[in-house]
Amino acid sequence: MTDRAIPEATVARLPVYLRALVEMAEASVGTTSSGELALAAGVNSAKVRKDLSYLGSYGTRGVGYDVAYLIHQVRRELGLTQHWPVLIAGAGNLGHALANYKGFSERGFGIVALVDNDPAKVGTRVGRLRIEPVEAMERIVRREEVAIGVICTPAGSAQSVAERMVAAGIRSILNFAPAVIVVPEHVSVRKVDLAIELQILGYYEQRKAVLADLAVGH
Amino acid sequence: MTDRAIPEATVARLPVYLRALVEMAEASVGTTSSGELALAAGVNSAKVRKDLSYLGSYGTRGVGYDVAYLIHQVRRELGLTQHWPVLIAGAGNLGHALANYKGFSERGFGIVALVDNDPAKVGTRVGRLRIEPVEAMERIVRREEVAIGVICTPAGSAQSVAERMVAAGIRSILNFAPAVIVVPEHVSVRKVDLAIELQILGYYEQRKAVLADLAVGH
DNA sequence: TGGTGTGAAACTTTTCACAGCT
DNA sequence: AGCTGTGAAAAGTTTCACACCA
Repeated sequence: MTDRAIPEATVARLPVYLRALVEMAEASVGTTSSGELALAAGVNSAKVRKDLSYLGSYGTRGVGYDVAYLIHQVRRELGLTQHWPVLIAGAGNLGHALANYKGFSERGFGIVALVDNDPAKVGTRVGRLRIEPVEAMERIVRREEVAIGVICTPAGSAQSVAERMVAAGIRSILNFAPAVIVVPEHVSVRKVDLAIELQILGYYEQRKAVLADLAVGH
Repeated sequence: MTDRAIPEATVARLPVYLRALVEMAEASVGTTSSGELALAAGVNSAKVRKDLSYLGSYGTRGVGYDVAYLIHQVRRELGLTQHWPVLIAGAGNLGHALANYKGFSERGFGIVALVDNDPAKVGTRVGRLRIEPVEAMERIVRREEVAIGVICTPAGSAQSVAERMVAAGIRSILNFAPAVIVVPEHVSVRKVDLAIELQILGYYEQRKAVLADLAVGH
């Protein structure tokens, strides 16, 4: 396994496996199997084995995987051995919630700054952070070596904030604004659109109702 | 196009097209093309045409799509002609932020209740809502005809809350807790894990660094 | 002329099934 | 005896390319 290309679908599942493995380690489980891990991650065992095989042959036939060793390997592959300073743009409800979210810093993603373009908000405190003006972004990114930017602004400001982030040197963006943002090729973007998630659920919910109607013979 | 099976990947993109179309309509754009829509949705035009073709043949060759008519068709397909009452479990930072989020109600997903198991929180107000005890869930779901449940609790409570939701009659769940939840087959679950999104970005960020090193000849 | 609708090709992801090792 | 690792098959998704038609 000397090739360094892990399928996207696998990359998206590795953090799920990692979380399950860490829980096992905390419960003093020393060894696990693809079946057990699959159960904890909500997938099937063939997928677990295939996914882990992209990292290398870290299991033992007839036995399974050493939990601690596998944690180490998944961490290394995901780049979690280093820490990733994060900047959040937009100090509305969501920005606040994310700035206070424990799950980020626990996993090495420390929020180092929160910026907003509303002068009334600048200077106020959110946890340990003081809200800074958007203009300070470039300076902060350089000083704190920010790698990842999170956009929590309204849709209308998302593109300009993204451009500012890119200009400041950020190469990875997590976009919560309900808007498509366009960035240069070397910048990675992932988007989370809360309303869209509900709409997708709505579609399947409606389908269930329609199918139930058909079954009844409507 | 009498077959009623739209690929999952397409379903996930329809809300994105819808948002772009609504913006066009608001800007008084009467007609659009797959290329224009693709640009606004951040995909390519072949994908737009293929996706829309699953809904039916609603375009006109040489001309494009009528924006208002297409909005209607996408809305109908997604089941957005009806409204979907939503219940949120967990009134922490995220639960608060979601309860106040305008984007939901704007799209027909009204938050009708917010429940929490912390007696200190029960009774306090969040916007127009009063936080209710978890025990009230069954009654609320029946009374308000809740279709969708959103889990914003800590990981440890996610499974029990999910079970409570299912017992109360909810068949669609959006899970923000960093935990895998197990539900009966007839229940749809989508999960949004904020820390996982950052970990995925971290992976690609790290890759860029490694590749850059290689290019320099390290 | 210009843009849709769609088969067919290319690619990605999932699942199967079993050889091979402990 | 049991569980990994992995080719090969199957399923799903994206892209291509062009016939067709307003």
